[in-house]
Amino acid sequence: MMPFDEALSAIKRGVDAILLEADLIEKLKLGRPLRVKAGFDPTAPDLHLGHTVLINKLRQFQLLGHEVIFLIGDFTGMIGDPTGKNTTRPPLTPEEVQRNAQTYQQQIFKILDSEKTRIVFNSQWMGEMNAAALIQLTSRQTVARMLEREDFSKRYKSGQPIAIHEFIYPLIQGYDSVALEADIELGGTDQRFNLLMGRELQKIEGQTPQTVITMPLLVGLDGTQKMSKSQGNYIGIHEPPNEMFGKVMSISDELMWNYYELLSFKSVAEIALLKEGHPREAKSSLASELVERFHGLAAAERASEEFKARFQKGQMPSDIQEIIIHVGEEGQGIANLLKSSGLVPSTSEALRMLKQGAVRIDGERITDKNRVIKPGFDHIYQVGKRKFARVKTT
RNA sequence: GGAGGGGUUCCCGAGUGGCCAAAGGGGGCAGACUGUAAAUCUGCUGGCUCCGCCUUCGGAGGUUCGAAUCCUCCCCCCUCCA
Repeated sequence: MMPFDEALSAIKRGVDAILLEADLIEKLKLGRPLRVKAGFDPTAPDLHLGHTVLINKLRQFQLLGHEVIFLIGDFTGMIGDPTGKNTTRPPLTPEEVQRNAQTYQQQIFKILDSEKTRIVFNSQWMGEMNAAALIQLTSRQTVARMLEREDFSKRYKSGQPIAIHEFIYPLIQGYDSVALEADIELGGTDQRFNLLMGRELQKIEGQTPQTVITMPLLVGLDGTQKMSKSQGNYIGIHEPPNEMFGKVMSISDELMWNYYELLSFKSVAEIALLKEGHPREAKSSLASELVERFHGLAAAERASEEFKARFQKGQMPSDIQEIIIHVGEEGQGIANLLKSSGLVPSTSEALRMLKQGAVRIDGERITDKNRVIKPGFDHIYQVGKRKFARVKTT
């Protein structure tokens, strides 16, 4: 094992808060593997980089020799963590949960060591709990305490409804820590209240309260909102290498350093060195690291070369899709052809693109919207910087 | 059970009889520039057989030469009182 100080600073890297740090130090000094728990919603099997911030931190604990518990909240998933947005969510069937869990495993084991990760479902203990026990659990906390949660208090003050079952969610999440006798629980900053609930319930049960570590929420591609699927500002870890590489290259320089801190496995010293150099190189290096993590070294190298060829040298991509379109004797107008090739969603859009000078055939800009493409024409069409297709007309 | 407020184009949000395919912002897309799909600036952002036509403003009817805007019924959301 690493020297104590080194281990502690590794744990502290990138975190938002440790509650309480003194507790953590004490636990680390015990010298035994600690139980580190993090919960995940079973509804989102397609992980994106935002989710991996937490998983990266779990990995760090794993590297330090601790026991990682990956909790799938299949029971809590039926409630849905109250966010005040959409409370109604169709409950998942056990089969769906199982399938999602499988997907999770495939994805997280690109980061975590499968041998050393314990996967548990909270339905294991919550499914058994009867009404009396649940009521017993609810008696552990007060309405006033619940209203301290920012989301609840905001809604309460502004007169937004709060359903009673929403109060149960934090209680169950906290109870999970009791059931697992967790030493440490990780979560996003938005989870703080729920995580602390675990501490309180453990105390009541006579357990040593878990240390809570919150991780910052990763900002999405837009640079402002948190990364989420519904915002469409995410990089999915299953995305093809070129896509992933390009998306990383599209983040702002400013955001890049935040990504370095939360996503890179590079040492602090290495990152400091990158800051000295050209931002483009640093970004490219980050993109490579991430693509390699999820797709392997070879794919990362290919993606990097492809990107350079495409955008630095302005070459055509290597994997252009081929499409055959029947245009009839008379041929077809350029706008219609672009639409039927799928390069644009509508002829109106095609006309806009033509007007804006975004359309090229074999690299030559086309602005004439009246251009007619005859049968037997076989060329590469481009719309904007990223959309290409080789279209043959018959 | 009673009183009131509201449902607008991808999102937020103006618009209360014609000048509305509908302000403004966000997002997205495109062009220029560049260090990159950074930053910045500019433009575009319902569809079509595109200098014209067609379909949009919770749903269905109605008034009118003409409705997102007025009337009727219905659906949904929210607040307050009980």
